[in-house]
Amino acid sequence: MQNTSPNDLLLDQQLCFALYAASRTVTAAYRPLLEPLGLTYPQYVAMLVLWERDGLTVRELGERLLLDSGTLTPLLKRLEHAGLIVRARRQSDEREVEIGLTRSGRALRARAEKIPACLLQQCGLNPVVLVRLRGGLNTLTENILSNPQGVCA
Amino acid sequence: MQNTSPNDLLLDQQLCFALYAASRTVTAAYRPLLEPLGLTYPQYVAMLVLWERDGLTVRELGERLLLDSGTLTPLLKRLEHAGLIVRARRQSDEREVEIGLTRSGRALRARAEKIPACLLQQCGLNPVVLVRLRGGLNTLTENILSNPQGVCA
DNA sequence: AGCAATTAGATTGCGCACGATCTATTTTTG
DNA sequence: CAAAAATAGATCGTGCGCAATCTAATTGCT
Repeated sequence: MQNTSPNDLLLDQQLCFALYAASRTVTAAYRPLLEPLGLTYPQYVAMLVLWERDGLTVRELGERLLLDSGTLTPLLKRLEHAGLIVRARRQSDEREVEIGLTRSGRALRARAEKIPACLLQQCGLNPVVLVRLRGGLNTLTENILSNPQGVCA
Repeated sequence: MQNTSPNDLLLDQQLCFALYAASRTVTAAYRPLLEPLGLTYPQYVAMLVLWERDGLTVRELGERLLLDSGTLTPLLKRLEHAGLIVRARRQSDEREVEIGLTRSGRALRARAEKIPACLLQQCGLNPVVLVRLRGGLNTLTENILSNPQGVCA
């Protein structure tokens, strides 16, 4: 266990805050680019997954995005209402809902294609730093998720 | 401008998603530690700032946390309702609302003191990696915020 | 077969985030 | 000094996130 010092509670010391601030800032940077496509950022990442693999269930999509049905169900309803996807119960297992892209949903991909490069530029990080940053974040996420539930809770 | 390739839209390529996932995962790791204190994560970071410097205005707090009054006003009302802070108009400038810690709000700091070390351990990153990660995130945030508004929008 | 346990998704409630708008108070300016 | 502009915060509406609960379908067990 670490030694505790009085500056442990300084905001600028916190990795969590750097993470929280960066995440919101990056999401905000996406906003003007996604707005013409009629997507929010969470809707965009859901579409990314569906563009990779059509016909996933809500559960599979949730595993990929680390989101549960409480978040996904209304989000997917909005995408369906926007005409980008269809939601249908599987006949093989009526508990599962399969998400299929519509023609319009597939077509949207082309309009999204320039977004990553545009954001990459706004980030202003050289590729090596960026890849290391992404790697560090993934390691962090994995470490916490694989934690045997609250070591010092 | 970067060259665009078809894999630019792969979820696992996106720094933004690593960031989005890590931020939510870390916040989730805080939740069981903050719950006994009666705080949410955004409330916790607000308290961190106030523990550093009591008597800030809503605007100053917002500048520190990158949050606006639409988010802070209700959050601060909840903290006030919990008896941790008081909100009062400044007599020098009636537009400003000053946030003061109550005795109870100041006392809560002691109970929060062990949280950072606990989370640090859950992150499972060695200090060098962690500091570099935090630095990279701060650079990223600064780069985007200092961007002359949508270079390739 | 029949009943319990599990699983997938939907629903509800609360607390952020954030754009947009509104009110009240200063500050600036002609 | 009076009108206009700027500023601080509050309010409202929408869309997440996530815990908790509910329903319906499937699986497991005896």
